Amino acid sequence: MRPMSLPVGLPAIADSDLVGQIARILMQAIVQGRLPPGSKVVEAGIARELGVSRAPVREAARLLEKQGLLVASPRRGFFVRKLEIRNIDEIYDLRLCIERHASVLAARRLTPESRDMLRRQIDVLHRTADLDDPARQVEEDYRFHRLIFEIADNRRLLRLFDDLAAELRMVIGLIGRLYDDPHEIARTHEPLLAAIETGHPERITAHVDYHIGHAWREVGKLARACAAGRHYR
Amino acid sequence: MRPMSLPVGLPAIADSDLVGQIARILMQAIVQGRLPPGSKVVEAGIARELGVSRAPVREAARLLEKQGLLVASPRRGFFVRKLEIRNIDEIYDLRLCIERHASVLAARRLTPESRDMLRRQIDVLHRTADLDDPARQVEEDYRFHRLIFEIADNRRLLRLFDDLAAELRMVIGLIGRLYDDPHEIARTHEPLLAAIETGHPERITAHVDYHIGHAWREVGKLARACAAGRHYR
DNA sequence: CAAGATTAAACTGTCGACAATCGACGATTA
DNA sequence: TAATCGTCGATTGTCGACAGTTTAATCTTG
Repeated sequence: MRPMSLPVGLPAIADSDLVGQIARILMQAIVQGRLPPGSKVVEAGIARELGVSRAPVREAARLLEKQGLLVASPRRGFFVRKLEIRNIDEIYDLRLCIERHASVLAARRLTPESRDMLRRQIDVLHRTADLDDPARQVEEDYRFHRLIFEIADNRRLLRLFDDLAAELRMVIGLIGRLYDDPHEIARTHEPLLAAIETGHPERITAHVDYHIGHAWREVGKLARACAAGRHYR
Repeated sequence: MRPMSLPVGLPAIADSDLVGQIARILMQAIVQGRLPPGSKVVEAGIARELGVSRAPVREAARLLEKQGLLVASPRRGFFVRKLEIRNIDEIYDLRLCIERHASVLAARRLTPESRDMLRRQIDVLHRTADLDDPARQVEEDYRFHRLIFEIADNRRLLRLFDDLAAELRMVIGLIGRLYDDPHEIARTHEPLLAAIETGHPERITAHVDYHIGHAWREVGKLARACAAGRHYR
């Protein structure tokens, strides 16, 4: 009965959901660096290239706009969002805010089953660390945090997190590899889960602050370096 | 060097923004109770009635979907979101979460000017209380809280607040009058501002909790009564 | 008479077309 | 020479149309 936590990313059975497919294609193009930040997304061009009309392309663009990957300028079209430090800071600021909240909620609603799901996901993180597949690592990391939001049981909070995560994926995709030691990514989740298990709000928020704050600093550092090095024409 | 565009606040040439106009019309229709919760929004019907084509109606609907007033069901169309208690609780839960955060941020960034803006808005609230215009009262209340988010200076946070507020407006519109004593609405803002002026995070969050929590309980109570009394066919 | 099958109407998803608007480029003028 | 104006191509906003799907209505059939 429950949506069964669709992994937003890759497999993506192509139903007759044309808009969704186009959105995914565009998203990939953005993350992979074609369609560089700041570039214009011409509806007719995309449509011609994909062999469809402008209508579904337009809707897909609106979808990506909602997720923050594109920005719309009336009568001028859609543009790939630039990689601004300010924007990244705003994303992480908001993420920190809602993840603190979600973690406290999750602790309050924690059951033995949900606790095990979190623990298993940490195991997955450890196993994934050996694969040397950064994209997969980011994906599994995302799943862990998404689990927290699912347990918190506020659909709106979950949707918001998904949107933020989508945008972060773009950022991380543009930046490239995130962690040097993929095992560290797994290890750092354990004290977080431990804190949640205690149920103490202050301890939980402190750990979330540390965990997310760490990612914030890392991504910020890389983004700054990236922005300084790369020049968009 | 500088073109020196006239700083005169030109009223921003009346929208040729068809989509925005349609969105506003639909929003009014929803709040006023035509288009009752759960009812279907037929694109062609709206389009015919307004003398436009389906394209802009569709986009307007997507806009209202993003704001949470409508829900989209693939290949079935748009429906006016039902007034579920769960949904209201989720909205207020999220609002409480981000308003705590925004208030602490605002306190950190508070300047004499921004402090005065908040104070003046409280005065406006007092003056509005005499007018016996509930809609206006809600609007000015919204303005005060929006100011806090503006001062917090996180565009994403602000946009999120605007979306939540839009949905709350619908809820409140459906429920009807909110406060019996409109002056109370103004008074309760003063200790909140005072707390922000102190700059103590714990004191601020405590006051936000009280302030928003109060509204949450009020709205929840009325919504429950409303949902119990009214039956949608 | 009720439940399932069948058909018709209504509606969404998608398409191609056209006019209004934007941005770039070059002409004009001081 | 620099700034402004007009022109032209490119692109978005909007439109009406059509096909496939969903919903409602009607017709079976046990």
